[in-house]
Amino acid sequence: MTLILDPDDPTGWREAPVSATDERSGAAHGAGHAASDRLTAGLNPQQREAVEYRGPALLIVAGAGSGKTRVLTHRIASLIDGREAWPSQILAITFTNKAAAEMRERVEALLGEAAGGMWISTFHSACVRILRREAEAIGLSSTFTIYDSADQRTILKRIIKELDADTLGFTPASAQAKISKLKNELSDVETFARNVNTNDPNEVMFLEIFRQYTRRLRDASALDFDDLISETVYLFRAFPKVAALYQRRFRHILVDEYQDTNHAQYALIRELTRPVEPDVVAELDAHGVLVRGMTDASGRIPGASLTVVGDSDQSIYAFRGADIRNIVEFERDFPGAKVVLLEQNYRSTQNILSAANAVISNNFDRKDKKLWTADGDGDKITGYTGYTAHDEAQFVVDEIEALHRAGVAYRDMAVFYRTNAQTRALEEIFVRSAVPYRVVGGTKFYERAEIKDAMAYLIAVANPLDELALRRILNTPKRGIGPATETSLASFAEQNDLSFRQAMRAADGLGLGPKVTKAITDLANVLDEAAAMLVPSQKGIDEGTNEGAAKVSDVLALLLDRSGLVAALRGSRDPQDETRAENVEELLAQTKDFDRENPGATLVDFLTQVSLVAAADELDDASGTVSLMTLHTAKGLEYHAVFLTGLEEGLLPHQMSASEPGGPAEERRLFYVGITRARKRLFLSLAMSRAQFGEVSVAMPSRYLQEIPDELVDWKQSPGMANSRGGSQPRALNARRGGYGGAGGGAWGTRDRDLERFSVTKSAATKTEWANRVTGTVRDNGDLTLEAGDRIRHTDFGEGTVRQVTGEGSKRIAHVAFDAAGQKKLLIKIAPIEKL
DNA sequence: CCCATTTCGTTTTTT
DNA sequence: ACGAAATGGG
Repeated sequence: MTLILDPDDPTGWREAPVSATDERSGAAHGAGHAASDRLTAGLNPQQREAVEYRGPALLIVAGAGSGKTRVLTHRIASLIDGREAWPSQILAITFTNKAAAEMRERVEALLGEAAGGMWISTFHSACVRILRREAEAIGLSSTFTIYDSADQRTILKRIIKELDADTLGFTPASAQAKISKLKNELSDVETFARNVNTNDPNEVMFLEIFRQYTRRLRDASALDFDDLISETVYLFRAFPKVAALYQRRFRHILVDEYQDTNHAQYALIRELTRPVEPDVVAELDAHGVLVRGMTDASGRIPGASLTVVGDSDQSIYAFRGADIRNIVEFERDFPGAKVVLLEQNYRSTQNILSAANAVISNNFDRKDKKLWTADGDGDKITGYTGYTAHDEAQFVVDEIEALHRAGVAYRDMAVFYRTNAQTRALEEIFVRSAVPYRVVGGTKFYERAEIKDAMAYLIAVANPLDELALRRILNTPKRGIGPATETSLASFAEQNDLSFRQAMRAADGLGLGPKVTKAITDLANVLDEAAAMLVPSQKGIDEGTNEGAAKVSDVLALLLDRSGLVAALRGSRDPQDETRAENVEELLAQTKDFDRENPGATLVDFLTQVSLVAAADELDDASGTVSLMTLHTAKGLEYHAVFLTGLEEGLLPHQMSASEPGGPAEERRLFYVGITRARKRLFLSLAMSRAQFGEVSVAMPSRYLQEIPDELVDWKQSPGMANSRGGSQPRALNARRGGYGGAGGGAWGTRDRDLERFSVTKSAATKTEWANRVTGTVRDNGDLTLEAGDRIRHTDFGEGTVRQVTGEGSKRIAHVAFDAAGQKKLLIKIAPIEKL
């Protein structure tokens, strides 16, 4: 292990800190005072306190839109400006890379100068940075690969197949979820093995899967997402001297979105804020690390000061291990912690906030907290119930166009939904209406097969041990290397204790066919050649820089050319391959951008950046497009106008969450997060029927809609209206009241409690309208039977003749030729039709 | 070993 | 409905 002075420490570090630490104790004097005035101007008293408080631990409970980013940036700026800390002593953790970049910009704007050396990044980026630097301590190559979920699944699939574990019900997805959960709880294979119940064949099998998985990642010098955090924790625990370097360096640690940290992240923060004990201080000193002036009376370097910002009402990542207790029990974990509450909202109108307050107050077990604004009520919330998802999408697009005509920029509007699958109908209508839009997240550029192929070439060059990458490119493009050849290469490697890559180089001696052998050695040579381009010049090596190494784009260009990947796509007769070739060219263009924007950066830097992009990082503020994204991706963002779509039972709350403890409460928080993204206009919409798995099914309004006080919402078409057509058939519908638990109800989640609550709080006028929904049924034509030749009347389309009836039971569909409106398909059960 | 056809499962959210 | 993966013939 090597102990070196942190290269990011600013020059002058060795002379300066004594005076810096002297000033640290004398809070606000002289220049520091003037600066603090400047940096707290325009803040409310709570915000000001959050900026100015100094102590070991500070919890800022920040409601949505309460200016927490402002508080964080001002707090960092005031620490630096008041000479209380060097920029390099700051570690700020944000949720996305984009948020990190923004925060850095804002801090530098406040300071009026660049503040190099600050670490502002996500948990994952910070950990990668530490791990690459300290890799050798834990027996890892510093060029380790980061495996994404798809990579994990590929490996697990192979393992499960080899072990025949599918007979015990294991799937790659289930094993992946279980492994991830364990790692988030900092339980590694050996810990798990100790506690395993050897009588349970399922557990024994899982242990074997976990073992193999761990071994393969280690052999490939690869880490998965969860490893990035947990391995850093293990590194710090196993090597106190390494930990001490970072504990000494980071004097102020700030964590945003603390409510969404999991146990491993919590442990990491604990390690980083630990004091450095005197014996370790002495060792650091002996290695030339400056410690003078940093120790307290007991000879320790005190733990870093910790600031966390969060809002337990916005905790929406329990499914990936986020533990709400981290924030709830902060005061217990860090005794003497100061708590500051930010409740004043600077983002939304009072109507939007009232809706948000009303919804979230239904979650029990929370500290009551009410958002308020001094800016007035604003417009009412607009509601709409479509007949289908397309109808709903049309409403969204119509409103967007109206807003745009009224002067709202497209980029200031966003459409949110619960699941990615919901984009389909929305996109169709957006395209048809020629409204510029962008789907944020979803199927990402880097997840496309051809891009993963090209990336695998780069990975294979950067990390020769990565067998997964090598296997991926072995026969891509087609070189006549099939599974049989691949297996013999793998077993040759195994038997001779070689890496897969070394086996490829030695393919001559395998007795394979001459054509196949040449294909393998050619590929190995191309990879070697590319690797040679990446070696820095002697000067670069001496100075520890990347000088003389080829640019990422040049390496990729060579690989694409010599492997024939692009040529194969161009020459293919599959018309889609032309697009794929263009995508690969786009990747090449992106590496050129990367080279330009990051001079001196390495291939590994590029691969890291690509691995760690978050969905929200793709957002481009300058693009004049409407943003479409999931509610999860929307966290932390804000828009002038927000559309919350698909507000239906089964979707929000999602079907899958119903069985999980705390599921419905978390889904409610998700709704709350969505509502509070809106500044001026909020639109709530749903559809009465929704296609799923290609089949149309009846949808019910989300239970959360009822939690919004009636007077806040202006329904252009309420669920009741949409179902009953303005009450044209209220009797028939009311007749079914009480019978919703039976056959007609399906997935309806309305409970008695809601019924009561609803009937007490709603006005008489709207009661009738909403009553239809509360009964748990939409318009129901009962057992109306139609057959080809029948004449019907539809409230929109007029009269027509039934041509055909398809489907079964409640999903029967009538194909109708309307006299005026043409051919339509109608879901018989709910369509506003009558038989003539 | 390659390609075409059939079958299957997929939809919760993500670093 | 759609795309990925399994199957089977060339």
